[in-house]
Parts: sequence; structure tokens; C-alpha cells
Amino acid sequence: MGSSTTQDRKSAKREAIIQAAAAVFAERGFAGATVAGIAASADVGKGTVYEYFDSKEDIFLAVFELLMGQLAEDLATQHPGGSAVEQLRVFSEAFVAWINHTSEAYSLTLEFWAAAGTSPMRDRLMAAFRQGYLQYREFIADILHQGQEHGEIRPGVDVEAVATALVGMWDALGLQAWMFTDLDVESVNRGFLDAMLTGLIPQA
Amino acid sequence: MGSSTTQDRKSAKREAIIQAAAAVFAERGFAGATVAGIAASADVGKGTVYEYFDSKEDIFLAVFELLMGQLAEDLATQHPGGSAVEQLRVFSEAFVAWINHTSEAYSLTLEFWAAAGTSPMRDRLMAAFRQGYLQYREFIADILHQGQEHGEIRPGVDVEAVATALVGMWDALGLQAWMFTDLDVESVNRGFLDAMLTGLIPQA
Amino acid sequence: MGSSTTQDRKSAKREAIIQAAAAVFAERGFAGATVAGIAASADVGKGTVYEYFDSKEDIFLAVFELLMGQLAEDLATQHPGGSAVEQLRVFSEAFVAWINHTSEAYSLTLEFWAAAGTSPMRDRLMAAFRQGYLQYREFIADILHQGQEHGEIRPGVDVEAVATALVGMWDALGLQAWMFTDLDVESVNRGFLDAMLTGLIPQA
Amino acid sequence: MGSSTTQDRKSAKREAIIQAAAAVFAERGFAGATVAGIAASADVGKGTVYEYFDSKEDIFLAVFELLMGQLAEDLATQHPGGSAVEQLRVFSEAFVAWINHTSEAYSLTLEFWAAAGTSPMRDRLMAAFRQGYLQYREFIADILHQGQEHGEIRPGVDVEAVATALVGMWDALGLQAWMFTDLDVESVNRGFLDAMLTGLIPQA
DNA sequence: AATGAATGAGACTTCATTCAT
DNA sequence: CATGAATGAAGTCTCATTCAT
Repeated sequence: MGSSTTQDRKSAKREAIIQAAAAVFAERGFAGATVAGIAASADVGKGTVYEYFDSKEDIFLAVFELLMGQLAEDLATQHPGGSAVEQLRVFSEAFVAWINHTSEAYSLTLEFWAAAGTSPMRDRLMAAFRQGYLQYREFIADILHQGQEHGEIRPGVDVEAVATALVGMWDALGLQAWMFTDLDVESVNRGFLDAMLTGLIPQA
Repeated sequence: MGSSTTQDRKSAKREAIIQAAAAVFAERGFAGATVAGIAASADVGKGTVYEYFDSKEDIFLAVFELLMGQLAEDLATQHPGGSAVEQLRVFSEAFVAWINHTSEAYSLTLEFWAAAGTSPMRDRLMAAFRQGYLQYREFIADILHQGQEHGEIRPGVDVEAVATALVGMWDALGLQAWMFTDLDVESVNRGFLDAMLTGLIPQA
Repeated sequence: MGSSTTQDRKSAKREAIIQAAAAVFAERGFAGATVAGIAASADVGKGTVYEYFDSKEDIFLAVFELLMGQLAEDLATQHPGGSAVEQLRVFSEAFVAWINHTSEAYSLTLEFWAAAGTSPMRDRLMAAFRQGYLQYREFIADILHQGQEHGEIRPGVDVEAVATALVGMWDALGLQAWMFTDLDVESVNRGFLDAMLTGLIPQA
Repeated sequence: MGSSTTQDRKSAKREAIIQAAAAVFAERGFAGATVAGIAASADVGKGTVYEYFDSKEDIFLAVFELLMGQLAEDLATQHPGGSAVEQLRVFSEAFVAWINHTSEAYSLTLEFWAAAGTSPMRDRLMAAFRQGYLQYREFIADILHQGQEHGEIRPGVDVEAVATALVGMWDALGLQAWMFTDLDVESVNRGFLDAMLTGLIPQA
């Protein structure tokens, strides 16, 4: 033990290619990226890339999985304890942190979305996106439901609708963070959450 | 009057090509679409396309402008009268109507976003998107501000943050409508608006 | 009489197209020129060009004939009287005048030469060039022969060789005039003629 | 030693493509030649050509440089010793040798001249031609000047004019050799040189 | 395992030519 | 007669992928 196995070396190089590819795809898009460019960026030969991946699409999907995994990991580290409101804050802040960390390479995400719409990979990407969205929507809905049970959230609230809207809203924040680099996403998130919790209109 | 002029015929054919191109781009994406395919789809010769457009990118941008124009038009037909809350409902419903009307070809929108990130057209597209977002954000913020002045909206609300979040949320609804074809966007919008207006947490 | 006939108008327009084409071919070469460009330059519709010419090559050949005709005309106006030496001077000066008049558009001549080498028109052009060269060579040879008969030219001179070399030399002066716009072709011609008549080496 | 390196193989293939291209350009001209044809003629794939050259123009320029290099090489092998007259003979014979060796592919030279006039490569070609002409003109002028200093050449001779005319004349011999395949260039050159040295007109 | 030279499918684009008006 | 919209053949160039070393 301690000595790096062949397996290790293999996956290490594979990882390096994925990292390099992520940068290239973010910079040029899927269509604009070339396998030669990825290979050069990863400092390996063009042929070597094909030792680890079957095709350009294959690389793209690997990058996609890496990104999705990072997001899931980031969110998973959050301890879900506390009140519903507390959990909403914690979750949204974790997401915002991810946004801030990712926004520079957000074009990569857009590439994935576009590919989910039109490329031959659409099925696999679309399935992943759907699953991700459903998962987070459900996660938020659970929090809200629990909040309703505990009397923290008003009973009249359409939990499903709110969860759906919220998940989309947070996702869209990533887009806006990328578009408007000076946007203070954290502040927007906080300001919005506060307003939504208390309500826009004055109570009687 | 009534006789079709040369000008008419020219712009009519141009329009036909744009329509055909929109369908092809939506189906295959920018990179996947071929000019030959667009020409065939518009039922004209390959060379004819180049009588009306300088390049494939040019066609793409024309389609983009068509879509943006349609959206702006749809929203512009809304009479802005009534209370702030009323206006939010009206605006959001117009937007939701556009979503329902466009969701099938939403992949086209995703193509535009992706192109805004990486293609050589990025500057033009990005500028248009930024401007669009800003415009709608400001529009919503205006409504909220007026609401505050009239006492309809609570004074403590961070209007800018809410407007930013709302615009993103509505945009993201389009994405979800496309992803989940059975999603009732109208209902989500209404449920969310109601909850946000009154607030998630019970008042004292 | 005096009223322009249909025939006149036709050939006038044809002439205009040839003139315009000459400029365009000189500017862009045969391959680089477009029929559309020629039409625009002649201020007629693209289709009109095809009323007067069967093809782009046809236009090119018409321009060629125009240029050749001009040269022949210029040289024909020279009265061939006088001694052999006198005639050489007169002829060469006429040629030099043509060079000075044409050098700006010399690239057109180069286009013809190139076309004589490789284009489908090669046979027609080559034949014309050959005939032209032969004609002038013979013309010069005649002068020299007569000079020999009259004792003006040394009997030992290889008249055919000298005529061949001279014709080529004058032709090449055109090329150099075009390449080096500040070259004083007239002076070169005179200086060379003088030297050649008397001889480069000192006489015993 | 004796083992071919990668470098060798690369430049060997590059050379092969240039050779093939020279033949194709000579046969069809620049515009008429196709990269596919060149590739086929070089017995490599179409894409391979682009591994060695950036564009069709690039190939053309490489062929040009090859030809120019061959000429310079041929002339450089001449030992410049002897009297001025002797040197003129030697130089002109070397040039004539090159003509005889090249005349079959002279259309290639015409292509270069035409390209120097109108193609996008005009600047590079024109510069090379100008430099070549100047170089040879100066070379001849030097010989003549030295001849004058040594009393071999008459003092009254306009050396610059004669040098300019001679260089053009030799160049034009190449053209005539190509046009009239049965022309005995060597004989023409000798006959002309003899006549010019002694002078056309009888001495007193 | 690693490489990069070789390849050819395929796409954009140009433009000579036709023909209906 | 004049026109210019329409066309498709043809050509350059890119690049994912293969495979011999």
C-alpha cells in the first residue's frame, strides 16, 4: 500500500483530461472545442484521449457528471437540522456559494442545457437534469411540508408550487450571476427570502 | 393596394426562411443544423438562403430577434393599469402565456443562451439578453416601488432583490415547462404568487 | 441616317461591357472577377451581360481582342519609311508609347498569358499570342534584312536571332514598366538601342 | 546514420506534395487546380495536405519558392571568373539552360506572374519578383561596369539601360521557348549576343 | 500505454448561369 | 430587351477518429 497502482495512475490521467476538457468546453462550447485542444490543454497526446474516452461526447458527459457531482456534494455537506426557515436559508446559502464558485464557468452549464435540448446526448442529459430538478424540488417541498406540520409555515401555502418556483429561481440566480458579474447573489437571495417569508403585502 | 410588391415577396421569403430555420435550430441546435437542411425545410435552394442572409450565424441571429420580438410584443399588449398586485398578476400571466406558447421550442432559447456564452456571436446575444433582463427587472421593480408608495407593499421589502429573483424565477419556469411537459405553469405561478404576497410564515 | 440604329445601340452596350470588364479583370484577375461585378461596373443588370456574351470566358476573350487590336492599331499608324535604323527607332518608340499607355493595366496582360497556359481558352489565346509574336518578329527581321541589303546592317548579323531577342526584350520592358513604376522605359529603350547598334565592345 | 528520422519523413512528404502541386498548378493554373487533385496527385489524403500547408495559397507559394530557389541555385553554380564578355556568355548560358530545363512547365511561371498582379498573394510574389529582377539587373550591370573599367566595354554604353534590357530579354526568351517549342534558345542567345557585342551597324 | 500522422466525411459558402417577369 | 431572383455544382477547409509505431 502507498505505492500508486496502475489503476490509480489511469484514473488520475482520466481526471486530468476531464479537468482540462471542462475548461475548454467552458471557453469554446461543445461544438467549438476540439479534441486536439483538450489533449493539448491536458498535456497529453491526441490519441491518448481516446484511450480514456470513446468520443468527444463521452468526454462531455464525463465533465457533466463531474459538475453535477460537485453540486450534489456541496449540498450534501449541509446539515439539515433546524427549523424549516433555517433549513431554507442554509440550503439556499449553500447553493449561492456554489453559484459564486461556479459562475465564471457558467457557460459550461449553458452548454449542457443546450446539449440536453438538441444533441444526440439529449436523453442522458435531460434525464439527469430532470432528476436533479425533481430531487431538489422534492427536497424543498419536504422542508416546507415539515414546516407546515410544525406550524412554522402557513397551512394555505401551495407547497409544490412554491418549491417548484424556488428551485427555478435559485437556478436562474446562477444565470444572472454569470450575466451580471457585479450582482450580489447572496444579498439578492437574502432579500428575497426575507420578503417571501413575511409576505409582500402588509398584514391586517 | 393588395398587389404584392417585390419588396413584399422578398421579405415574405426571408420570413419563410427564418421560420424554417427556427424549426431546424430548435430541432438540431446551431451546430447540428445545416444550411442545406434549412434551405430544404424552407423549400428553397441552398444558394437562395444566401441571397437573404450572409451566413449561418446571420440566420441564427434573425431567428433570435424574431423570438425576442415576439416576447416583447406579447408583454407590451398588457395594459399596466390597476394595483401593484394586480399588475404582477397580469404581467406574470402574460409571461406564462408566452411560455406555454413557446415551450415546445424552448431548446431554441437554450441554444441562444449557449451561444451567448461561447460562440463568436456571444457579444451581440449577451448584450440582448442583458438588456432584456434589465428591462424586465426594472419593470417589476417599478411596480413594486409604486406599490410601496401606495401602501400596497410592505415598506421593509428589498424591492431590487425581489425583482431580480422574480424575473429569474419566471424565466426558469420556462425551462421547467419544457423539461416537464405536464407541469402546470399557470398553477405554479399562481400558487407561488399567492404565497409570496401573503408570506410563508404565519403572522403574529 | 444620323439616327442610331438598333445595331448601334447593341454594339455600344456591348462595348461598354467590354470596357467595364477590362477594368475588373485587371483589378481582380479572371478567377477573381465576378460577372455580377462586371455587370455592376458596366451599370447593367447581371442578366444583360448574358444577352451580349455567352459566358464569362467569352467576355474575357472579347477584352483580349480589344487589347490586341489596340496594339496592332497603334503600331500600324507608324509610317515605315526611312532607313533600317530609323525604322527600328520608330517602331520601338511606338511600342514604348503603348507600354506607357498600358502599363497600369498590365496585370490584364499577365492574366491573358496565364490563361494562355492553363485555361480552357488556352488554344485560342495561345494561337493569338503566337501569331502576334511571329508577326512582330518577322516585321523586325524584315527591317534588318533590308538594312543588310542596303549595307546599313553588318552582313554577319544573325537577323532571325536578333529579331527574336528584340521582340522579347520589348515585351519584357512592358513587364518591367509595370513592376517598377518609376522605370523610364523610353530611356532604357534608347540607351539599349544605341549600345546595340554600335556594339558593346570597342572596335579595332 | 542512414535511419530516416521523423523530421526527414515529414519534410520528405512535404516535398512530395510540393512536387505534385507544381505539376497540377502547371497543368491547370492556380484557380483551376483543386486541393483534392493535388492530394490525389501526391497520393495522400485530402486532409494530409492541410497537415503540411495552411491553405491552397500556401502550397502555391511553396511551389514558387521552390522554383525561385532552383533558378538561383542554377545561376549560383556559375563561376564568375573571366572577362566581362566571357561572364555575359556564361551567365546567359546558365539562364538558357534553366529555360530549357523549365520551359515545359513555364505556364507555372505565368501563373506566378498573374498571381503577382491580382491575387491576394500579390504582395509577396511581387516583392520576390522585383527583388529577383533587381538582383539580376545589378549583377549584369556590375559585369558591364567592370568591363568598362577594364576597357573591354565601350565607355559610352548606358550600362543600366543595357542591363535592364538584357535581363528582360532573357526572361522573355523563356516565354518564347515555351510558346515555340522548336525555338533554339541557345542559338538565339548566341546570335544575339554576338551581334550586340560587335554592333549592328558597320564600323567606320 | 502513449502518440500524432493520416484520413475523408461533411459543411459553409461562392458564383456562373438560367429564366420568368 | 432588360433584369435580378433563384439555383446547385463545386471547392476549401476542419476535425473527430484510427492505427502503426
